[in-house]
Amino acid sequence: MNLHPRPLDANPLAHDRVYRQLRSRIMHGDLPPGHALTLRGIGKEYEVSMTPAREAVRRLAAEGALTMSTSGRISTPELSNERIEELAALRALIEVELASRALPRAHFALIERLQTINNAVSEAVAHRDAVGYIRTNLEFHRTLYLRAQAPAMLAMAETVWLQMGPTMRALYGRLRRTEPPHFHRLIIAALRAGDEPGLRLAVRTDVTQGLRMLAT
Amino acid sequence: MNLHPRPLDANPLAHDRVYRQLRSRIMHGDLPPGHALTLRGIGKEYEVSMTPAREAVRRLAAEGALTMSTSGRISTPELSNERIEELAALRALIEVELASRALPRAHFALIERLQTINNAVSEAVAHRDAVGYIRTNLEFHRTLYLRAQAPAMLAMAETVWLQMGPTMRALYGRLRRTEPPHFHRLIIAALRAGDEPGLRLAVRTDVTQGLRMLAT
DNA sequence: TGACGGCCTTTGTGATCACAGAAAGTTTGC
DNA sequence: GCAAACTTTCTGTGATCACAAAGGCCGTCA
Repeated sequence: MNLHPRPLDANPLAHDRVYRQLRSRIMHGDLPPGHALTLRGIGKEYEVSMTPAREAVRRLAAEGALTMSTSGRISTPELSNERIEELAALRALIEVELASRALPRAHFALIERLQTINNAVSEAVAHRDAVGYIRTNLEFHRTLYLRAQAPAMLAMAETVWLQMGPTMRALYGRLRRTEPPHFHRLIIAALRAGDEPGLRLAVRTDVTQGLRMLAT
Repeated sequence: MNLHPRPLDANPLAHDRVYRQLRSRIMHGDLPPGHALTLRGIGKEYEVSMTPAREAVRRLAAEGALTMSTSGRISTPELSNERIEELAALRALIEVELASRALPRAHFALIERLQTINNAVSEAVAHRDAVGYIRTNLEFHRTLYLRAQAPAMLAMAETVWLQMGPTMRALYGRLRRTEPPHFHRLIIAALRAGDEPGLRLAVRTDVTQGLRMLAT
């Protein structure tokens, strides 16, 4: 006898679906730092039992996207300034390398696409849309790095983004500026010119500029 | 009524215990690349049910220490040459930075300790003990990097080690050399001299030398 | 000899439950 | 009025089960 019938519309790989949606929300800054989550709450929200919710949470915790207290309570991380500095340094190291590897493969179509994405970034900045800014900004970087053909490095970079997601939202949310992204233009210009040192500098500067907001 | 009594000697945090032991075995090269694992097998080996075994596996898979096929089968990763090159490049990037940050804090006691660990590395090499070599070699690097006071970076470096564990064992296992670790001596010398460029070069060379074994 | 097909075993997935510990809310005592 | 003690609720953990699909095994047929 089937004691626990599965709903007919249930997607296979429930835990993966939960994982991906939670991951996206965290990376894009949907959740503030320190936001508490519960397995039963997640299960209810995504219409699954505690089991796949737990697996998704455990996976995200392994990537640093969530933290678990000693008693197992789940929340988004609240990063110390030291940790933010470390993560920014990691971004600089990894993303400069990714950009450098993408440079010889960056042809016209890619640069055009970056240009288009950058317009969306500018719009998000103009509308003071923090979540939109984070999303389009990451899309800009990911589009460039995909050309590097270095999946392990890209995964590392995305893991860092994931850890910074809630904090980025908090930082950009309190930011009040409307300038278009200057360093993105430098990146695009360096790509066009095939200027590797210039590209490395532009990426490093763009990636670490967020630190300056902390000092203010 | 208690249908499922827990054994009296059961440790709390079963999944964490399973995770740590599996992680150690993988990182130290106890398992060859492509080695298959099963949840029930792991549960039996560590005397737990499938649930904590699954959580440990899911966590290790998130860190790249295990791979899961589309049908969910679990095995240690078999790395392509391209991925090995990427991981070596990541090691170079991250560990050079860690060493650089550790340099100003590296005092006499630390250098003495590195010296001692390095003797153990030499012994493992002399005895052609692949697992012992991997373990002591990682201990050498970790001891140095702990001084950098950069936990996020160290975690990233360890994640890379974890991914390379099974492959390292296969590489070093087929290696037949008895020379003591030359680049470790260079690292120690650079630390003594406070020579930052020399330290960076020594670490980068030590970390990427394994690639040369692939070309043979 | 080799390939196809059917059967049985193995294996991951997800749901549910009992339990223990933590957190929060309530009452009591001074 | 306030803090301590008690009670209730909440929350993660681990065990067990039903199920489906994949893998492996063996026999049959060309």
